[in-house]
Amino acid sequence: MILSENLSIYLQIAERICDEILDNVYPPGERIPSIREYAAMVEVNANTVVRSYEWLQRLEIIYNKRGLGYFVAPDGKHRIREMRREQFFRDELPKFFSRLYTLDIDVSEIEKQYAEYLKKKSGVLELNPPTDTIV
Amino acid sequence: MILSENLSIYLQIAERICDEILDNVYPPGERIPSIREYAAMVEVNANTVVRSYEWLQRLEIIYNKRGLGYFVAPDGKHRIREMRREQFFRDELPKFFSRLYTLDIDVSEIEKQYAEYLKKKSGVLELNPPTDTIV
DNA sequence: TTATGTGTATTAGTTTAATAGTACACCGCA
DNA sequence: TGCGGTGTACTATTAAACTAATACACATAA
Repeated sequence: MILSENLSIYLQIAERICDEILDNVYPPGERIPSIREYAAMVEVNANTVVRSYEWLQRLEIIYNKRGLGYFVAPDGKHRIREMRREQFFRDELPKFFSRLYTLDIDVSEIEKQYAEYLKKKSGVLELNPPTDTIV
Repeated sequence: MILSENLSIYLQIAERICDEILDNVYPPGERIPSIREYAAMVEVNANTVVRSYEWLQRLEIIYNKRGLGYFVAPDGKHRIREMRREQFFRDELPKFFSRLYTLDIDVSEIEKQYAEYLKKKSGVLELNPPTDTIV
């Protein structure tokens, strides 16, 4: 049985950190929380966060300065976006199309609901503008 | 840390069986392979398939006849479709929209690619028509 | 220099899904 | 009746991820 890799905790944490980097919670070049800090934040063992950071370092999204901590790579945001874009078209979109087909859902319905989604989003954005447009 | 439930093997098998039921590999009212048979097919321990079948029985997609085996419920296909439809609009679509937004992908691009998807699909279907339209 | 906070490394323990193997009761059929 | 195929139940084991705790070298600042 070929089983789909289930997302382990350390990868879920890595995903979360990527989200935060995209949201400019941790801007490019700046330091992210220490392993122990982040472990406390997400209520997880430090060793688990170690794996998350090692993983993100391998992807060159963050890098390490000995004795100081981990920092967001200058092009970290770009790397994340490119990786996710690739993943989206390769993995997620085919699954999505398959769902549309077997459930017999019309694309116009999706289009319509996405318009509503954008509308709500813009409403929220007026109150909470993205931090990198404020700077 | 609130972790997303990763799909365990027995649930992946249940999903696979649902796919097969939708594809009329196991038509409504008919028998599905025995636990030991299916375990051998997917190369997995029998206990794992036991859990899959128990799960699908709880969802009233299959039912049991003592000493005989498991059978597809008369409205099994309908149940699967309804469940997946609900799951799609509740879980998958919001995630999909979020991806579209953060990756700045236009819906027209999706629409275009889906048209191609349907085109390929129809090509395949001419060679492999769905079994329930043959009957 | 010393103290404190970094990451790193190591060892041991816990948890849970999946595996392995066995035994048993029910059903249909010969 | 008995045989072979069902599901069911149970115990024990394995494997992998996560947890727990500790020790240590490096960097900064008091």
